[in-house]
Amino acid sequence: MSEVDGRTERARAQREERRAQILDAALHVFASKGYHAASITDLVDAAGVARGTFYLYFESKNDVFVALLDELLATFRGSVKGVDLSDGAAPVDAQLVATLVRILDAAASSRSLATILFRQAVGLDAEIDGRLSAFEGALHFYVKAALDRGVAAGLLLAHDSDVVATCIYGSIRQIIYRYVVVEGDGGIASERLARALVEHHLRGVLADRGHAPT
Amino acid sequence: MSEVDGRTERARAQREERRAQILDAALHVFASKGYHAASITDLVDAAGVARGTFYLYFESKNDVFVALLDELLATFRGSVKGVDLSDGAAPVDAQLVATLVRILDAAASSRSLATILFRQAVGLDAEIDGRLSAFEGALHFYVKAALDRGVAAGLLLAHDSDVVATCIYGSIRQIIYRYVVVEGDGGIASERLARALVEHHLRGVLADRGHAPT
Amino acid sequence: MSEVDGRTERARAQREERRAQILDAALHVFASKGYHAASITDLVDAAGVARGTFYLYFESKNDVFVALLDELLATFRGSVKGVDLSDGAAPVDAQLVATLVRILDAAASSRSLATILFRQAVGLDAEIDGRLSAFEGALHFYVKAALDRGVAAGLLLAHDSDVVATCIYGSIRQIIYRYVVVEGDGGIASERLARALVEHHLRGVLADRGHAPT
Amino acid sequence: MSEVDGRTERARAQREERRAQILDAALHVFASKGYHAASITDLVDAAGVARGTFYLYFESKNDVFVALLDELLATFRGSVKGVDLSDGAAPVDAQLVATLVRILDAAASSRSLATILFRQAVGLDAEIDGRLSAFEGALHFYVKAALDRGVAAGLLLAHDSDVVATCIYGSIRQIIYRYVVVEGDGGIASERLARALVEHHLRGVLADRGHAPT
DNA sequence: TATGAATGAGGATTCATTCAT
DNA sequence: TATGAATGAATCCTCATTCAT
Repeated sequence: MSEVDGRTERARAQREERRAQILDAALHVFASKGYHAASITDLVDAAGVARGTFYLYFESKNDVFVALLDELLATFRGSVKGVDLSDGAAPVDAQLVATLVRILDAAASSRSLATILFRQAVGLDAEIDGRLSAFEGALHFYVKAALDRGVAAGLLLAHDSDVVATCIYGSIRQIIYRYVVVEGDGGIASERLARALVEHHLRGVLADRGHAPT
Repeated sequence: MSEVDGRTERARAQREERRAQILDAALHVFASKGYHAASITDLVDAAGVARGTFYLYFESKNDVFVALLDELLATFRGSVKGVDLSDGAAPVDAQLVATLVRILDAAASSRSLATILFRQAVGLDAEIDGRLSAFEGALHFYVKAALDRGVAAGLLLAHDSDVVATCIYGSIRQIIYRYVVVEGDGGIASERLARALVEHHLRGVLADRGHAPT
Repeated sequence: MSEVDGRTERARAQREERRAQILDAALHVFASKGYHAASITDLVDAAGVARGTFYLYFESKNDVFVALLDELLATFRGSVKGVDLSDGAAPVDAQLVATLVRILDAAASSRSLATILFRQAVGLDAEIDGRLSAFEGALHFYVKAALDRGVAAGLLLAHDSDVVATCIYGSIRQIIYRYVVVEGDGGIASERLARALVEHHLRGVLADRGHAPT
Repeated sequence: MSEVDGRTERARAQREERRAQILDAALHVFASKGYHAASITDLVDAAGVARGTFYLYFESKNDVFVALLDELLATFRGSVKGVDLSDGAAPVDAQLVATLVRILDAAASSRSLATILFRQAVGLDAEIDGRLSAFEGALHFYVKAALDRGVAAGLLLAHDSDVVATCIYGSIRQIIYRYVVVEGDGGIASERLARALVEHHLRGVLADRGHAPT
């Protein structure tokens, strides 16, 4: 009995491994050639498996891509934490910086995935576009909610929190794109970037900020 | 001779017209179906010309796309004006708002082009990616230069103008994406958006801004 | 104007010709290799056209096959004439023999098509099966109707005209199969076969047929 | 030793059983989906064995099919008995009816097999076609031989016994196809069909069989 | 210049068969 | 013997591009 279980278990593990092997190869192929330019041949060559094997683990090229995408989105989702405004909590800006650091580090440690996300994922098909939109929407909502709570608590001012949230989300997106995807091959200074980003959105660039600038 | 010139001229004009006709059709096809999903058949059907005719005016599918892209980038470039810090000039924030309004209006009036730019253009091929990167670089540089001049003039504070410029560029990008591409089918409130954006990046969201809030 | 018509007309004719060329090649390929064993490559090689060209004229392998089938069924349909029982008409058996001769000759002159029909066409797909069933049904109905009219006119006796019609249809089918498809490469004695068939079904094989056997 | 024999015997029995299990599953799969549409996956799923196991018992998909075919042909062969013309024997037509009843009942009780035979078997490959031709030839020969003996005995008249035998064989074939394969899901009236068939081929349909034949 | 039929390389996917366990 | 993951040749079909008219 335990023998059977052992076998079954081993088989399952092997299956997982194969799947991961193909996913990993696909990750690199997609990141370097792009979704459309990557053929099934490229994928199976990179994975070192036969054409048919690919189809034992994924239904189609689109299917692998979605699997990769989900992986990345899950990583990002795990990085985001709500802001704690209670008395004993850490200062709000420190909390924001910490969340941003996690996001940037997640992106950096999945740089290929992030590259795919930013450079290939849009406009592929309805399903993928839908997932991306949903993800963007969730992030935007997170930013806006944090903003609104800050305003309600009297900590923040935002005449139009929807536009501001869009600006902040766009900033984060661009920071990731620029410092992780484009220039991030030597690691990134996530702490510094996160601080600068938070600082900027909190205080702006205007020099004449009353008597007590930072 | 002048007869010949006339003929030549008329032929040239006709040629331009045909080219424009194909470009216009391509614009709508690309905007609605996306680059990859749009076939040559779609393009020539929409343009009302024969397949062969298409190739008399453009070298390839990619070629039309690049032509459209150049058109859009030129439009954007035309919208951007340097900031004038001289004494008689308009207030800096008013100048920034004016530039942003021009950019947003340009995007809104070429919404199909903007859609293509934001949803399809990335990851197509090296040439297109290069042009887009160059354009993004130019915009980023414009923002950063304005920032640096403001800092030098004592008007602005920016500890890390590169990061801040990235944030600002990302904000603009996202504002266009959200309010023009995604939601812009009923026209946009460019003035309001531009003001809110400039305001945000100048002052940030922190409530406690000394004695002189907005 | 007539020039345009001429061109259009010529184009149409050329199109017809190409289509016929592909159909003809397909006929021979299907007859010799069978439907399933025949690949698109076989078809285009035999037709001497490029793969893509094939798809300009037919939607799929199945589509060509159906076109061939329709051709044959139309030929057979054209061979069948109803029996004329009016006074001045030719003797019934002569009419039946004439119809059979036409059917056999039609089969013989489209031997490849008939071969396909008898050897490949069944079990391919729902559409094809449906057409064949409809055709068989029509033939069966024709035989049965003729039989019933003969019975009504007092010329024939048939206890169970449905079974008898089935027997007659089966006989015709087998005669075609045997003498046209299997052995028909040197032409067939359609007159003799038709006579023997009609004679058999009219009188049977029993010797003891009253006082005046044939 | 006898222990070894026992083991060997048991193993052989088990083997037979496994083989039968696969054959039976294949029978139903082929009958419902057809030869080409039935995949190895369908076969092994229906049989409840692993893909590899299938190949321990049969060399190929074609091989199972041939095995099924042989089974059916053997059944039919067993149904056919020669006609006994000796004095004490039953009347010839009764003997013919009895043989036909056996054939029809055999077909009805192996309806799936018969369906395969009539709808899928032709045109698959040379081996199968050869077996079918041989079988058809044997049946034809049986009919013709009976006919010739009847003629020799003065009981029957047949100007061209080859054509007549073809007609009779075709009739039987079509009766089976129509009443067993197509409509036979509720059992068949084999006695009635057999009688009508024999009657028809003995006497034909001509009404005027008394004193004044045509 | 305009046409659109023709091209054929290249794509995704299937499935009968093998073989290591 | 039984398994089922792996194989890869072969299939159908698409579509950007060419070229004879």
